[in-house]
Formats: sequence, C-alpha cells, structure tokens
Amino acid sequence: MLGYGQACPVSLGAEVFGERWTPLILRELAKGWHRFNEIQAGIPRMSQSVLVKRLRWLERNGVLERRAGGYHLTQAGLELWEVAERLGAWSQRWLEPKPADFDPYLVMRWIHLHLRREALPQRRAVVRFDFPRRHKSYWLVLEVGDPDLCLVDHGFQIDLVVTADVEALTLVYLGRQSLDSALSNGSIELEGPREMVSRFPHWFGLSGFAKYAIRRPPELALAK
Amino acid sequence: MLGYGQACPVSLGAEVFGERWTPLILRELAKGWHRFNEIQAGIPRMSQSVLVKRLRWLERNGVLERRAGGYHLTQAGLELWEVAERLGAWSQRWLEPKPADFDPYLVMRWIHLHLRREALPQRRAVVRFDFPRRHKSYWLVLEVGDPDLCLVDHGFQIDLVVTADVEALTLVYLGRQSLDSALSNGSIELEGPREMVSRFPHWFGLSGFAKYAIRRPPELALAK
DNA sequence: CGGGATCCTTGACGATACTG
DNA sequence: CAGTATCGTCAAGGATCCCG
Repeated sequence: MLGYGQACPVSLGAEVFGERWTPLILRELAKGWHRFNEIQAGIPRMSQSVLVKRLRWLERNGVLERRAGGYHLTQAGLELWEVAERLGAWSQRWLEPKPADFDPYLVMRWIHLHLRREALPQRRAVVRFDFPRRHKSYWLVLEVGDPDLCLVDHGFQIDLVVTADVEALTLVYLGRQSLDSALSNGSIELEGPREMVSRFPHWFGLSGFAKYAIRRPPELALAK
Repeated sequence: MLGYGQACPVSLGAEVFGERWTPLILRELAKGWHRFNEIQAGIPRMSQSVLVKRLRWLERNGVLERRAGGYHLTQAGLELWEVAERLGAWSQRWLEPKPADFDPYLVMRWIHLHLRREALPQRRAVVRFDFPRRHKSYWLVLEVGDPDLCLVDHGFQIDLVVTADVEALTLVYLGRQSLDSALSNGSIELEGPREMVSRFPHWFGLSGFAKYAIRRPPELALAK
C-alpha cells in the first residue's frame, strides 16, 4: 500500500495501523502468541506471504522486534495495541458480526486461551464441544497446569459435552448474549454430571471485550 | 476490501476503520468539513470514486449520515474519531513524517483552520506565505469574522511575508519543532512591521496533536 | 518451523468523460 | 456541486512449490 502523502499524525498512524491484517496481528501478539505459525493459526485467512510482509513492515516501524526466534511487541507496539483495543471496544458498541464471521475453530481457540485457570477442575476433565451444524468437534482438556485444545479425538473419556451453534457460543463468549438465554433457547446444551455442568460457567472465561458489549435479546443478537 | 471472517471486535472494527483513506475522511468530518468537495480538497490524492465508495460504506455502518446536503458524523462516528485521535497521538510519539509527506497546500489549510480567532489582528491583515523551494505562495487574509485562504494573488497589500521550508513550517505546526529554532536557523523567516512579526506566534495555532509531540532538535526533526 | 520465490488472479484504484 | 459510468492499469494478495 502506498502512503497517504500527508504529514498528519492520523495519516501517518494509518499507514502502519491501517494496513490490512495489522490489527489482527497485533491481537495475536498481545494475546501471547509469538511464533510465526502460532500467529498464522489465529488468522487462517491471511496467507503466509502477507504475514511475512506485515511482520517486516511492523518491525521496520518499531512496533515489534524479533527475540529468541519469536516476535514480540515493543513499547510502541503495546501502545498501538491499546489503540486496537479502543477500536474493539467501539465495535462492540456499534457493530454486529455478520453470519460469515463465525468460525468454530477460532472461538475454540479464544475459549482455550481465556480459560479461567483458577477455576479449572482439580483433576483432569475432558470437554467435547460439538458443532453439529458445522459437523465439527473439538476437545478441551482441562488441566490446571496446561489446558489443551485438540482437533482430533484422542480417545479420552469425556466428562462434559457442549453442543452448540457457533453463533451462540461466540456471542456468549463476546458478552453479547447471556449464557442463560443460550441455554434456555437450546442454542447451547450441556450434558454431563451435574457437578460438571454447574461448574462450566466458572471456568468458561469471557472475552476481554465482553465488558463493552451491548447485551441483546437472542433473536437480535445476530445481524441479518 | 473483503472482510476478515472473524467475529472478533478488533477485526470487525478494522473492517470499518482499517479501510484505506477512512481515518482521513473521519479527520475532515471532525474538523468541520461537510461537503463532498471540501472533504476531497483535504485529501487530494484520493480519487472521487473512492471517496464516494468510502462515504457510502461509512454511512452503511452508521458512522456518518447525510443531512442537508452534507455529511455529518453520528455519535458512533464521533466515538470512532476518538479512536483515530488516539492513533494520531500514538504516531506523534513513535513515527516520523517522511520527506514525501510534506505538502504546502495541506499545511496552509490546517493553519487556516487552526487560526486562533481570538488573537487575530483587529483590522484586516494579509499574510503571504512563500515556499520558494516549491515555487508556491499562499495568501492568508486575517479577518476576525472570516479568515480566508487564497491560492492566487488578489492584489491586496501585504502586511507580513512568511518565507518558509514546508518541512519546517509543518513541523512547527505539529509541535515537533519550536518556532524559535526554525526562526533562528532560517527555515522560517518573517518580514514586516515589528508589530506584525511579534504578533505572529499569537494567531498561529498549533495542531491539536502538538501536545503529544516529542520535540526534537531541528536536524533530527525530519526523518531521513 | 519459518520462510523465499514464482505465478497468476482479482479487484482496488486513478483517470476521464458525462450528467441531473 | 456531487456525483455516475466506464475503462485501463497495476499492485496486493492467494496458491503453490521449494528450501535451509
């Protein structure tokens, strides 16, 4: 992308922040992903060649640096991430996700990352998330030390089954819909021992942007 | 631009804010320009067709609305402009304008808009800004009611002549360099009656982003 | 794993002309 | 003044293959 040709702070900032994919790359770095393939896994629709180019561009502009084989935000990068957070807060107030935006893998990745460690079961528990409409399942291995997300069945005994619409699970994670409403209209179902079911809301952590969300009734939660 | 395919607040916001030219359009609207041609005049390198498309897209996303033949930011738009302001503040701290970014017309436009009305001379005064290296001149007609910027000579009597490098004048306007340093190294010169010269710093208003600037010595003020 | 190099497509953009 | 319509260009990006 060519620059804007203006010595204006807004346009200069936009030459860095406004490049396609850049805010998402900042997000991955801020969430604690540092390896090339980790970052790419969080942004599946961006090609590697573009990721390479963006990382180089951000490095040249002092937003990130390479240390020990990984990419890390600099002080400037941390402050730019704060701008991205403000943008996210704005979008929680004023925008609605579109149907095409919901992705079962991504929401699982976010849920995995935001597990409330302090509320995980003391002994290992395996939770299977089923997305029947997408014909996809994921396994979340809850362990206090190192919870894990699996895309294939390792044959573990299942302690809890979460059956959900991707849309509903995502909106709950984002704080745009209450878990209770999703449970009561059946868009999310929990099956397992009473103890596991009742503890689900404790270890299921919401997005950091949930506090900015405008809670909507379920039928309006998804933009047409 | 296609969307990001992620129901993440950051990526949703980036689909609106991250489109090319969009932050600059917000800036023009926030500065009080409302007509199509006014907005375009502030972003000379954007073609009309792109401006039309962006305005429609921002309207569809509730950022602006058309009223009385002009474009106006909505409440959502005002809050999005705050995000752009944060980005501008970030860039004042961490980025340097490039040589190609300096534009005599744009800086005159900004100076005109940011004139400190309360400090203007009581009677009309005409200031000619000469940019000898660019072979350009502009006339600023200081009138308390309605100061005017002219691109051609109307034959007025000139009360003050400002001879400047575009770079220096811009950096001073942005708060990145002190007026005194520019005057003392000759990159800005003032010629006229003592009274007019001494009053110049009073009606010359700085950018709203000046308070975030990191003041640098003149020889470092312009990135190589 | 972390890219580099290539090819190829698409669509974003600039320029121009025209219009109510 | 504020666009619409059309066309040509070019570069961004996706896909693929390869490599240390």
